[in-house]
Amino acid sequence: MAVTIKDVALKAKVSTATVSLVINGNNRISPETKRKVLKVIKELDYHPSKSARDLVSQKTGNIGFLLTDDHFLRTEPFYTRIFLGSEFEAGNTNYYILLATVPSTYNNNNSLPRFILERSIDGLIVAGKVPEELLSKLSEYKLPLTFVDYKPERQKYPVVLIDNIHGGLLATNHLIEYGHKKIAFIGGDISHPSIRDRLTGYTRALDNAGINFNKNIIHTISPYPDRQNGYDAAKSIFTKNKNITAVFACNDAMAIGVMHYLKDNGYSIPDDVSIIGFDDVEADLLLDPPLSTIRVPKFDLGAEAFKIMKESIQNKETKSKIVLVPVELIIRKSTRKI
Amino acid sequence: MAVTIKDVALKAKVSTATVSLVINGNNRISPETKRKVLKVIKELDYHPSKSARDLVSQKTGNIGFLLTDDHFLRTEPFYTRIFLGSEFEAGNTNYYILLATVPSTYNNNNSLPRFILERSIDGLIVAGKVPEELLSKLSEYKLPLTFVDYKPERQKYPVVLIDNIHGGLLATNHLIEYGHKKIAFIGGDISHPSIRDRLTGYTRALDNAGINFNKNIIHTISPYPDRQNGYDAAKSIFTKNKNITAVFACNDAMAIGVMHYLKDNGYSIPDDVSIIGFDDVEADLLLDPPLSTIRVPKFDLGAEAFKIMKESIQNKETKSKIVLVPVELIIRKSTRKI
DNA sequence: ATGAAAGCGCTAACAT
DNA sequence: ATGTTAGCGCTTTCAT
Repeated sequence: MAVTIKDVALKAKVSTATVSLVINGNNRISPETKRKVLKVIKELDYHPSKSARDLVSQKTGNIGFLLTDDHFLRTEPFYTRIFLGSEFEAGNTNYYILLATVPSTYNNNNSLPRFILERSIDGLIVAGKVPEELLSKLSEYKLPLTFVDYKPERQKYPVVLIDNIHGGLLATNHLIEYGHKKIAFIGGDISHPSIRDRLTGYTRALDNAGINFNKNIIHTISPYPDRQNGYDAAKSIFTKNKNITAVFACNDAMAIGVMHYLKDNGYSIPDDVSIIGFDDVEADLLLDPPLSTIRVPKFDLGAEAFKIMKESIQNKETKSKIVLVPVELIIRKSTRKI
Repeated sequence: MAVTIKDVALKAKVSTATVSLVINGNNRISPETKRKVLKVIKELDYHPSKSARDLVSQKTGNIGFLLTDDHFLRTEPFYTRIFLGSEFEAGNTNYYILLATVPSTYNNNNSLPRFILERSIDGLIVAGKVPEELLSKLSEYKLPLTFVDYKPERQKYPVVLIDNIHGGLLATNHLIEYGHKKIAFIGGDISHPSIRDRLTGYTRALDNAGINFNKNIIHTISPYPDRQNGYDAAKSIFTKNKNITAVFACNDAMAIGVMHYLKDNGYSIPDDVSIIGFDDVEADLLLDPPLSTIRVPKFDLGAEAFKIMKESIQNKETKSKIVLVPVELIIRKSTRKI
């Protein structure tokens, strides 16, 4: 058995209450007994048991991190990076992160994650879109909640989001500053908030520059923004519009697809067409040419969510604020001045 | 306050002991009281408190995952993938993973991770090399230990390792089967076990094929196996040896460096030189040509380590076994028959 | 300033 | 087959 508070009390000839007060930094204890107790603690190498503390304090020192299983298992490690950001930030504190995934087909019959039912978390970070049913169940618990990369409908909790509008603005402005006017936007499902916001940034940038919006070179009908759909979107746009000089793709995967299409069809990048993506995935550097893009700091998203969670646990307040994590323009070789 | 065992006992008109026995599946309880209790549990939506259980059972249901901070923060997400593999596997069980990092400059004055001192884990997975000082401190605790991607000197615990020798064999055999005889090996620090084993696989394959070993086309002096060192190694080898037709690089990063060197110097891949790497990083597919390699299932490593950890907690035995996780030959376009 | 004692929610002897 | 009760290792009134 490990050393307990009793052992310390016995050896220091005080009560366990006194030891407890000492380790909790209470100053109702005289300096000399304090010294005495501290000395014994050191001698015995005593460390309070977390289990015992958890039980009596009705806290756990754990924060849950919840996402759907398909988000967890996605090839592009987006949500796992966010998770790692939270883990990293937690490492600087006295909290641990507990991970749980829920089926994306969650419904009212599914049970809640174990850490909710067993009360082993003090707060919960929800990453990415999760089923509405889950959300409403969750809200029945008086548990601090923070959302990251997803803003639920009836939002009354803190939310951490990518500054997608600004990212779209940065990307498009970069192209405009390089002299481009015929700038295509290649996106996925427009009903997805991130993509909608990136498009908003795009239109805003054109507006600011007095370039008029041409809906023929806007593609927003792909269901999922992956490489293949990027390829197909490029085909459908470039076959009908010959004078495009630049493309802003809503993410790097699509941008890569666009690059493939252009190469396959004799376009040179960036000489004939400049292209910029969004995300800054690892692969960008290895592309030929390396892809200019908007860097999304996934790790920071998670870290930020964790910080806010910690705050709201400690302040007992659940104010609904929105934190926008800034993105960054990364200029590489796929864009050029004309 | 949440529903407790008392509430259930009261409403079911039994003692808390009975309730406890029921929820723990003890069969000394008559079917009818059992039904009665179960019914009340459902009505009240009762779930036992983990904190209370932890305290009384002297278990925590948590498994620690430990690595050095630089391993955690490495750009190539090697150890974090292993971590995620453990996390994933844990998701199928009743365990949670608690992550902690230690400074790689750890010494005897540093304190142990909090979860050790506070006794909040039932077992510990150690990933990658950690300081010896830490290991000896750790072994003082009677805590099940499992190592992954690192085999400590005085090993008396289960170890999960990549089958590097077999990987080296697979890679080299592939080249040999494609008709190559002048096969360079480009590696990093040979004192690193993984690299040493990959080289062993290489020499063994040459041996088997009756090809004689030429130490002039073996490079094992780079301190760190990254892209730049791959480039430099290729330079030093190819300037002196003109007849090399294939390269086995000890990892993909170096392989990429080698590819860059070869392209910069007018070699065509795979027409002039075939090249195979090791790891199977995301970027391989985007290279031109896509890189043949040996796939290292990082995720599986973590999952395997977790399973073994769970086993050894439940069986109370700490036998020192070595589990070799199989690797896989991935043939893409950077190697060709001659 | 310190101690006694109750209690957090559960489990497991031990009784009955 | 079920109940009583004593802890698990702490924190926290309430006394002194």
